[in-house]
Amino acid sequence: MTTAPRKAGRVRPAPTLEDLAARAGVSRATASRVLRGDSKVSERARQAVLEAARDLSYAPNLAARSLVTGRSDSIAFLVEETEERMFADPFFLGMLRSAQETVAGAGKQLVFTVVNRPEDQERFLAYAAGGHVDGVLLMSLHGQDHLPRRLEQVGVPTVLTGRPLSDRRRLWYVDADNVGGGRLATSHLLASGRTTVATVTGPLDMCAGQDRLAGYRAAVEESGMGPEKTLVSVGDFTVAGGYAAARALLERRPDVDAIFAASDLAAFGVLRALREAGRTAGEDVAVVGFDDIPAAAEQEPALTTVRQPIAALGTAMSRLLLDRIEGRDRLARRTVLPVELVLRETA
Amino acid sequence: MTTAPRKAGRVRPAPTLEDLAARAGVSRATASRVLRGDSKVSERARQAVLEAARDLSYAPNLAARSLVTGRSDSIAFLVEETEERMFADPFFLGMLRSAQETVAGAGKQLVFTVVNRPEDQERFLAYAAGGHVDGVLLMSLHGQDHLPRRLEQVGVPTVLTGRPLSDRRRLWYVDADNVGGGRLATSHLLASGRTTVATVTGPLDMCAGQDRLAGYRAAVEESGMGPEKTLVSVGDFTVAGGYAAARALLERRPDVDAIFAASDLAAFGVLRALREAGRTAGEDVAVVGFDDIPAAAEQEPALTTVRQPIAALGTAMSRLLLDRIEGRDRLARRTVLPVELVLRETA
DNA sequence: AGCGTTCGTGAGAGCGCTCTCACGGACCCG
DNA sequence: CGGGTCCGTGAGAGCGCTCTCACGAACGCT
Repeated sequence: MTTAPRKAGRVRPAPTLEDLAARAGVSRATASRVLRGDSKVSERARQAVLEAARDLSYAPNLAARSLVTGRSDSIAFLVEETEERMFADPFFLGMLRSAQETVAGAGKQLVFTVVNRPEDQERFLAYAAGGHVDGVLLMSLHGQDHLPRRLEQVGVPTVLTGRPLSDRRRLWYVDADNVGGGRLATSHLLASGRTTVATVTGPLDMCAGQDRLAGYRAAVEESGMGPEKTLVSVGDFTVAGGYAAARALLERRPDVDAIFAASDLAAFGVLRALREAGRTAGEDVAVVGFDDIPAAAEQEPALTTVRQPIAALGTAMSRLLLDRIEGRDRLARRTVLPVELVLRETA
Repeated sequence: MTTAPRKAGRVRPAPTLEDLAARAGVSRATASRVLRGDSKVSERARQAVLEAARDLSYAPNLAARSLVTGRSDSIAFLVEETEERMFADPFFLGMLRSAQETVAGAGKQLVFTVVNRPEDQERFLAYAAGGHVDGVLLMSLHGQDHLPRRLEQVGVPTVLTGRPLSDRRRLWYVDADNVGGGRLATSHLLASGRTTVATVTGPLDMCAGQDRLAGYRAAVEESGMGPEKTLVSVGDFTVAGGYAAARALLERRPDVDAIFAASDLAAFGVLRALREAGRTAGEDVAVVGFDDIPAAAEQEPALTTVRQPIAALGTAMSRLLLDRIEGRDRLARRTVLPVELVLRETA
């Protein structure tokens, strides 16, 4: 008998199904049936196998199982951002948390990956195509990202949040109502008597950035105010981006009396810029953010913002992916979750 | 020819090494050699295989590879806390981030898992023993945790941070100098003229909690002050725990003029309790934390604290594990990284 | 010229599991 | 009591790779 190559440190070869079956006095097939919970086994055989498994500390070789079943029972959580960004933004952390809970609850493992360079994408694609994950939760797409399409092409079900700008046909995604949220924030500002309502946008190569801006524009259009290019300042979802965009805006239009920021982090940047310019947030200039991350409420002054149901988003994504993997049909390709305005001190 | 069970959605069966070899006009063995970067291949064969791989979008089946090599090229990141705690503490987030960077840099995947109930432990043990991970990074051990020992027993190399209270023989770990840090904080307090120096401890079923308390005790002993039981208030590493412990302390010993809190989060709780009691942190009562999480500097007043090199800890753990997996010997079982005192406003 | 070496290659044997298929026995029916 | 049906079981064929081994060709040496 030849011994298989083993991990360094493995003292003696791990028991195989063969060993287990021998000890239990049954065939490999029956032992396998017991382990998988197949119904067609006698109580006597079941007990024998279970006892033998306990005695041997038997653990099935998952690679072997995976090889024959074609499943791996793990799910990738993929963020297309730098580690820096991912860990600085409570949005991603919240998504990771709820995805982890849901996936673990379904008895599967979560493989956590960050890709930012194109070669990372290729490496991940090869990994996923290699069958190491049954599906992918993909977050934070930028521009014309073909990764989702390519993953589906190699047979790996993928669910997104924040769909790519184009190429969205036949993709599966869960999203918050970004357009509605932008409109909600902006019309609240308008309704509370503000006359010069500006926006600090998110990155415009992202769907969430575009949609929230579209919501702002829709609200502005609906009111009498009419759109003005100078009131739109392009930023991104970070504090630094919001700060820079707000400074540029304040320089260009010192007359603004309200700002809708496309993320809470960006809103924090706006608040800082306002403070530095000697303006009082909530009085001179009203500010509304987007997300409702925990820090929004702790902020001084507390941030009025559009609450995005982060945990629900993560759960919905994971559930949808799990359902797709199970092959359940009649699933909606697209889910949009509602947002709500949380009134606090800045608007 | 029978077709293997396939993932739902897989349009046509993925090309196998067999297909690849056929197209390249070589044998399976040679194709495999090219893919693994084995040197013993002619340039002509190498090119043919590479081209065929491109044409077919070939991706090796990782389960099959894993089955024969016994390796999986993934590493588990395991936290023995609730998701709640894990995501509320920047320490774990920092560890996750640096582990992810290091592991990804080594071309391996990180499997992220949280276990808190005993049955989760069993499930994870079976998973790891099943060969789905080559090693485990284990964090936040409580009490007499036998998981590390059991993992090693089934042949899965494990590296810890925060070793178990007992049973530490033959375990591999990386830790910050917790005793030194506790002593550093406490003697700084003593040296700056404080006379009644208390401590809000971490959880005493954890090594970090015990060690930081031991450091406090050592410093108190060294000074003339002498130990007093009433000055030790047992808390944990959370804000709520620190708050509760500080309230109890303040009730018992209203005369305290300095508090060493065993974590920054706990220190935030202490600060809150002080505020509520009408005491001014940094003046009436000096406070020193432990960790130096980002929020410590942003706190009002800014928190004086013992800086733990979180990123270095995560990197060191990962490197050590990777080295063990590679079978490099002459490795130190134990690494202790130095800490430093960061003086800010509270002490 | 004869020998050993090296080099590139292919044949073939598994790795440990799942799943299909066939088979014998117990059971039920008229 | 003969025929079905069901139920529990085992034999055996892979899944797609890696790795050992053997072999022929090309090379260098005496």
